[in-house]
Amino acid sequence: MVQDRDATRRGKPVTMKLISAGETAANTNNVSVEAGEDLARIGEMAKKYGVTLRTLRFYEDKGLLNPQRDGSTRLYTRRDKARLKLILLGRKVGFSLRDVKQMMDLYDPTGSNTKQLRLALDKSEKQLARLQKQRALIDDAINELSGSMSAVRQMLAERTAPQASVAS
Amino acid sequence: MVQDRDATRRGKPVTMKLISAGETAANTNNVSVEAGEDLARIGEMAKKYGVTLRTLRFYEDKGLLNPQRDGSTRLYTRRDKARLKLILLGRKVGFSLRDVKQMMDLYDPTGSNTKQLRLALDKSEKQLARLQKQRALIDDAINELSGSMSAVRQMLAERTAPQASVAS
DNA sequence: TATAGAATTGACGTAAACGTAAAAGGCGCA
DNA sequence: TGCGCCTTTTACGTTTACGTCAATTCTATA
Repeated sequence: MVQDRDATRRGKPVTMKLISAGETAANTNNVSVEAGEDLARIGEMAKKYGVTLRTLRFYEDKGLLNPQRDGSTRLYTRRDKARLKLILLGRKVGFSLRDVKQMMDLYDPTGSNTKQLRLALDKSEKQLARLQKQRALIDDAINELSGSMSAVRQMLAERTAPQASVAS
Repeated sequence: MVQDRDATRRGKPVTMKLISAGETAANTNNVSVEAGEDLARIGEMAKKYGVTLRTLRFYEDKGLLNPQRDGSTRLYTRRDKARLKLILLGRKVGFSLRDVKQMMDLYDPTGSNTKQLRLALDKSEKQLARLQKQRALIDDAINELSGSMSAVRQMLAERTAPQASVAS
């Protein structure tokens, strides 16, 4: 729907700009052109993943994202997108950004990532326990609250129609 | 157990001090001697209700408690205790201190407190809804996390014994 | 070329409920 | 009378994940 609006600026145009606005050298600072270039700027990223610009910059500030730059403009590759997805998943299940970073920092594309997976599993078990504890607390709260509400309703009823209910 | 330590200072002693250290006038500033005096100082209150001194002072600062004073020493009556119980209940079910205060401020010992009860009921309904939403979110998170954990375990298993599981 | 729309960095603000000194006064007890 | 414990006030610190300007620059489009 709304995406049609910037469809004219996606894909090719960005690349064109990268090349036409090139930093004298043909391709030295951009680590990879990624062949199937799916570079996105911050606004597109934000829309695509339902976060704010501030959030993306914040994540970068915390070392969770590392977009390329065209001059000062951030350009997010599909790797950044994958990382962002992980971040959002982590947040959803209640990890702190520190935890997420810690786990992501262990990622090594050339290895088996056994250590990373073990850490993730370890943290996940603890987080699962926390979540279950939280759920128990909430259930408690719901029960207590429901009880109080019944009592309050009782009191209100007694004040409204005191003649009949006082005796019983 | 530990309470034996200050048992020697409870009840009578406090009252004695109140009288002996009296502010010239016999009983003008202390609104009530409460006959069945159950005055407690901040330390006793804290122990009795499992909160810190800081917390009690903080609640007072926020207008949630209003202990009497013997000079500069706070003295909590049974009314303060009742109020504290309400505060703690409110916190347990997830109300903010502001909410709690708002509800308690409506209390009028001479009236029917219909308004107070209605407000409480209203806030409670909303809070109940919030709690249920939270529980849904947590359930979601638990499910997602459990799923991820299975996936991670899978990956670890494949890395540990790749010969058999790759084929299937 | 004028103007609106993105994007940048920097920096302070927010929310909630206290924690944590710091410095000082009072009290009972041995 | 000295020690130790309790209490008081004041006030800054903590935590997390951003929100909200502010001032500026770049770019694309009409």
